[in-house]
Amino acid sequence: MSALKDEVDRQIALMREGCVDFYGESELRERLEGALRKKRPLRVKLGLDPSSPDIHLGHGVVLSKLRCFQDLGHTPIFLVGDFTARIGDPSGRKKTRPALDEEAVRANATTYVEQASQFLDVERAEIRFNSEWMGKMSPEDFIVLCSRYTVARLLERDDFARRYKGGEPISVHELLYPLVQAYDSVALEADVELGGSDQTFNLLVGREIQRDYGQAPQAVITHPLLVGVDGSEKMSKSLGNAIGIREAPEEMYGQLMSISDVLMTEYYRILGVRDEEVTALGMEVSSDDDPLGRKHQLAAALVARFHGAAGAERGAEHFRKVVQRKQLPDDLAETTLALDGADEMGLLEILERLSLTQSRGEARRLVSQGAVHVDQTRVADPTLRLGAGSYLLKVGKRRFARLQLRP
RNA sequence: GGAGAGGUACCGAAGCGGUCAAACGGGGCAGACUGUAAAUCUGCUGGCUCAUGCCUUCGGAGGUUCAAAUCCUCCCCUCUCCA
Repeated sequence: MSALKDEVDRQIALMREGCVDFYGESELRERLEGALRKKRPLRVKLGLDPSSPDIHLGHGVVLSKLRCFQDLGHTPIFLVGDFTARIGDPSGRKKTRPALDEEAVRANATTYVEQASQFLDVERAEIRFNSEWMGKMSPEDFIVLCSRYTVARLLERDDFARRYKGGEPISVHELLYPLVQAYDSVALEADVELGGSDQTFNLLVGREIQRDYGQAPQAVITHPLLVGVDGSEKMSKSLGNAIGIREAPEEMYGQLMSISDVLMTEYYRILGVRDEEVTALGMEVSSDDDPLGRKHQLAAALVARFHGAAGAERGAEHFRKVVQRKQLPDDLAETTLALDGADEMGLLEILERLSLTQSRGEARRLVSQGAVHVDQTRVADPTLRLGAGSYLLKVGKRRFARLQLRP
């Protein structure tokens, strides 16, 4: 009996680790006790909308928590919001999301499951798509769902309230989003739902809707939002401040090195980077008065989570070489361009054709700003032309190309 | 359905017949500096010609004019108030 209580305490403590809020904790405690007694695992839901092709470090926070539940023997439900992605989650939004077409959503959804496998044992997880039930719901049933909540309560939510007060448009479908997410919990019979703290409203609506449909309300555990590399907004692909988990180790490492020292501390905390991870890579744990060392360790530990120790090593080496010593990266792909009978080709055209710049105009500007190097020498003349041969091109700090110009 | 306000480049926001490729701020990019791809400072931020020339851009379609983001007509969209 007391062994059971101890186990409940242990699990609840792990569940609350790193969380912001834990709603329905005491109910969950009871439910967990019953679950353990009957050996029926809890159903733990985490929904992610496949609105961009990449899962990033911010998603990693909640995915890791889901993993923790899996390790405790519960059933993780990774819900791909292929239906909700097409509505667009209004959480934290100042404006309507552009609608995604079905094809893009499907493509993203596929890679989401694959990416989730970085965190979960997907073989033993329940992978679901909310189009399973939402796609089949009849208009009548949908209206029944809508009748369960009121406009005033939806408008209480701060991002809606702000937009409404500010005279910003809110489309009706955006208002419906929380209801659909809530219904997902009904369809899945979730015992627990995880999410970022910006999801609190949606998550709590889930509790009420479940009650309306005769289910016990899920517990809700929210987690801190990871701030993006810009240091101000939450990490999000559409804000361009995200570090995707599929990014190359060099890229990931560099991005992590670019964050401010204040943010570094936050990353350590929210992403739960431990000293053991650092020592496992054969690094000495630096003290707090060595910010550079600490940041290298953060970068290495996180890169290693996705690319292993070798990846962390590669990232570190690339950073030291290219960023700190301003040298060239070792593995430069070579591109060939043909002169097609001409004797030479203009530098601006080359830069554009190699996609080192987006237009010749941009190339011209960069040359005039001293950002373009050919064979390690800064170019000052935008009219420079190159004859057949092999060249090393550098634009700015991080754009390189090895070029073979063939006659 | 009625009345009013408004739609400007990646975002916010000026401009309201020529001097507008369009002020200013943010963002982005580059240079300098730096432990750093942070901070700071400086510059750039439509395309094509390798330039003071052409082309595309100010919700959409027409029109007035030598000339329109700026005026007129119709249409679309957003917000507010009334019904």
